[in-house]
Amino acid sequence: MVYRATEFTENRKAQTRERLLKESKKLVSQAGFRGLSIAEAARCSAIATGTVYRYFPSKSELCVAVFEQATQREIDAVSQAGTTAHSATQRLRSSLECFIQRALQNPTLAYALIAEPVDPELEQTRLIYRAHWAESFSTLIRLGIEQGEFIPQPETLCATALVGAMAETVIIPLQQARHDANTDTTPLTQSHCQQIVAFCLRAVVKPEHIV
Amino acid sequence: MVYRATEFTENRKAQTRERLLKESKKLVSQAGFRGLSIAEAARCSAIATGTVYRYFPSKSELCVAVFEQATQREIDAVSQAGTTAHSATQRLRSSLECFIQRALQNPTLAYALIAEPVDPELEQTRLIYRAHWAESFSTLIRLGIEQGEFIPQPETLCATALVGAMAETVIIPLQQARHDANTDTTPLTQSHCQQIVAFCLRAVVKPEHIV
DNA sequence: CCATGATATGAACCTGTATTCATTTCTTGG
DNA sequence: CCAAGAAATGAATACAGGTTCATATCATGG
Repeated sequence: MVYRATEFTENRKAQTRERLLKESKKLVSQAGFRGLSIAEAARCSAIATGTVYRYFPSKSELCVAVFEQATQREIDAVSQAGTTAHSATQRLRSSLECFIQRALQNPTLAYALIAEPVDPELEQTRLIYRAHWAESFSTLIRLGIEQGEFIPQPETLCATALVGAMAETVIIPLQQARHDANTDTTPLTQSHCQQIVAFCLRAVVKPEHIV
Repeated sequence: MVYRATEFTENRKAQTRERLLKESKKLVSQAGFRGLSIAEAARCSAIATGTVYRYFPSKSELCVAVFEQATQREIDAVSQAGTTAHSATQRLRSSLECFIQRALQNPTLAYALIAEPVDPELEQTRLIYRAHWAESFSTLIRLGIEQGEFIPQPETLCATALVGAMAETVIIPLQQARHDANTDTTPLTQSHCQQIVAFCLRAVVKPEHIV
């Protein structure tokens, strides 16, 4: 045995993998998973198409990796947002707002993660991450219930419903935003956002705790 | 001119078209839009693959037709359910329950209509029908608000959120149900259903009007 | 029963990408 | 610098399923 990958080589490979993921995510952010082809991803990452297969066994798995990374990032951001405030209600409000704001900030990516048609393998992953989304809200809700601010109810189901309500209300503006990326839709969505949050809070928080 | 389609021929054609739609819907109910291929649809309808194209210009349009018919049927059923009761709250409750019950009754179809990845043309249609769904609930909500039973809020947005909440909470049990079609999931989903409805009502109905 | 044209047939064709793989280039340790 | 093996290349291939179209069958009304 005369060859064994040295640290330098391992680094280089790790970098290539990261670049590939980053460029793929960029492509998805621009045109959804539909806009992600192996050839294009390779070109953007300055490698040959065949090389992609040294890093991911198939296109599906590349898509899954992009999806997982991007979604986890969103979940983390939303969870993080629900950390600062003091009352459970405020924390939930912040999380919900964060979810919506971020979706409106990068509509194409949001749509790709939430609702864009994808191949079955990725859809499977999406389904799993739906549960992760719910989980991230569940924690907040359980806390609110324990502290007596929220109405007692099964947290997971409630969390799922919240995610659904937000995703659905956000998808239609999303479609519009994707069409006319030039139009400044912020003023419209700003009050939208407040309304959606209000809807969600009513379903979760005891009336006397809603400001 | 010696040939002009007579009533008999027109009937036969109409029948073939209907059969094609019916069999296609059956296929979708069994395995989603992924399970709908031109060849299979033709076989089930006892016609040749090429003949399909005398009735629908492309697979997309066949899918769209199946989708529209099936979805409209659901919307009608749900709307209908919100007709009998007297109070706005009861009417909304009936509609919501109907939505969920029907979804659980035919999980694969429900999943296909709500969330299954599909080609872009059909996704476009789905987007349009999301709005139809919202519309069908909007009417109920507007009424409830006018009568003072419901909390004032933009009906369309509220309706959209309701649809999203229900769809999302129903999709995960749906996946399970599709996996183990043998297991009797009714007892589990029965209380589920009540919880989801309760969640929705809290977001819409004034507290004093919820029984 | 025939001429005319509509309708049905289904095997062959097309298309767009994901994959593959023979070849080349690069790494490594001696 | 070299042998041995890893990694990269990208043109060629594979593939699946939608779509086409030359041909056959059927319907119509004289």
